[in-house]
Amino acid sequence: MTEVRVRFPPSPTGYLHIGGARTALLNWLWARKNNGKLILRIEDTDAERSTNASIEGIIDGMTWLGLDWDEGPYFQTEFSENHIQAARQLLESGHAYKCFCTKEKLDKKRAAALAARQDVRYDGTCRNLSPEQILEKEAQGIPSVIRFKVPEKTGVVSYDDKVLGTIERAYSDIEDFVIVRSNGKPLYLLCNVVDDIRDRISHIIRGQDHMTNTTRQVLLYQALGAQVPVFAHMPLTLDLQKKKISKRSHGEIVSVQFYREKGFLPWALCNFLVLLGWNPGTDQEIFSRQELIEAFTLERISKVNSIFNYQKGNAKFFTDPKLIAMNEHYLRTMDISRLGALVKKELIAENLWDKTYDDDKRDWYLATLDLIRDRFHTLKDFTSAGRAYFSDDYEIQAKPLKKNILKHPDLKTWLPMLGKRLAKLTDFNEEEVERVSRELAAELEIKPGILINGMRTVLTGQLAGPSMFAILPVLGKDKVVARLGNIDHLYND
RNA sequence: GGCCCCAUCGUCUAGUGGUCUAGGACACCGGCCUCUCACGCCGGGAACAGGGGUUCGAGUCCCCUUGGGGUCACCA
Repeated sequence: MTEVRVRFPPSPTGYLHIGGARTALLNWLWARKNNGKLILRIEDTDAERSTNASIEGIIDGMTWLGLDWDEGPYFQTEFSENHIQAARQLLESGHAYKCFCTKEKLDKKRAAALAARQDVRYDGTCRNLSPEQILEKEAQGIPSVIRFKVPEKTGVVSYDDKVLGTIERAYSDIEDFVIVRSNGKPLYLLCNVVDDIRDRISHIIRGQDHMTNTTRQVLLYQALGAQVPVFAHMPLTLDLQKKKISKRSHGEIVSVQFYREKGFLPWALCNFLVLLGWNPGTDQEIFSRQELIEAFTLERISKVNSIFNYQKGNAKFFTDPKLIAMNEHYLRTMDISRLGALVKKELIAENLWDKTYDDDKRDWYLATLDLIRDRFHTLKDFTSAGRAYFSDDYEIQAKPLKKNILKHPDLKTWLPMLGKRLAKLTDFNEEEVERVSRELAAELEIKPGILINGMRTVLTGQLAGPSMFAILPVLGKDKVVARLGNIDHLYND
């Protein structure tokens, strides 16, 4: 068995988007499963559109996702000698020829063919030029491209796709495609193959949008005398309108960076992404890294395009609901100290971090996270909805203010009253604070909920949250008493 | 339009001829819990695109239709 070597070859013309991340993920999984190598190769031959910012974005994105690579990043432009050499080889071996047709002329022919609803293929004008004719045209200084000479034979070129099965395409349906521009620069189709041969790529796992490239590339492998790698074409990710998702038409919602900024856990994204077009054949949907590496196979990649279920303008489901659910799951179940490290970054960024959370107050810090994480969706919630646990400067939300405070004007005296009673407790624990709260409600002849939810609003600023009596000891007597005693301003504005 | 690929709940999917009155997850709805809630638990509605075959028997195999996607550059 030869070594498994796969590659992820993004072109740096935009930030890493979830389709690309998914491709990277599957390649990574296949490499890790087989103790193989993942090669990161930046295909930057399109100098016009390639940017350094994009290269950084791709690398940052992969790093954040935890998709580590073993070789690279290589840059395609550094291997242009290889590509040119290969083109020369094809020319010399008769697998390619020079074509002097101008772009304008071809565009015209193409437009005419399209208008006549005919096939839009190169007509082979220069395919059989004699050496003299070629020399003559070159002497006249007519620029030329190099075209691959597709074998003129009946039958089909085929390959065995690991997910799609045998794919066939008639030779007669493949036009003589250009492999080198008139400026001497080789094109993607060729570069890609040459790089894959040089990098000894054993498996090419890529999107189905490459399928028509593949038949042509198989021809290139054969003409170059190289072994054809194993192909696995994964289904595409579409939007609700069944259009291919792209940075251009969908914006930030499809960029990996968006999820990082929104407080998603990288592995939650990976776990979600892998399920878009793959499943283990069991009911398992939540995987640890190791579990996924073990469960992953190319054969179980689906043939069917999947839809990224995102509806614009939905505040609750600001991205695919399943992705949110996946993130919530990990938020709730992950190791609490690992969560602590992630939330620490959020707190630092918001200037809410207290050094003692790392030592003296570490137990408190982790217990607090554990208490509040059940209802959160992303890491960002810890500094927004959870802000009152880490700062005295937090917002009282309008909805609970209206519903739980303003609706009961007497709370203006009741809550400070409750505060004073709580202040007297020597044991500020769950049972005691509950007893005191309920006793006061009984004395006042009001439903305990009025007091409790009023407290919730004042102490956390939120409409919903964990059990109030669990919250009180976490906040601590001093803060509770202080906050309950200072509520006049709530009625003034 | 040519070529290639695909077709099970709203979405992600299980299903490789009988165990499918089609299973799971998310979402949705209802109930329980309850001091609140987008926690949790329990329950519910929800799909084999259509038509022909093959077969004792088809979601599963074949054909056609329809639908969807990809691709058709001197981009990658």
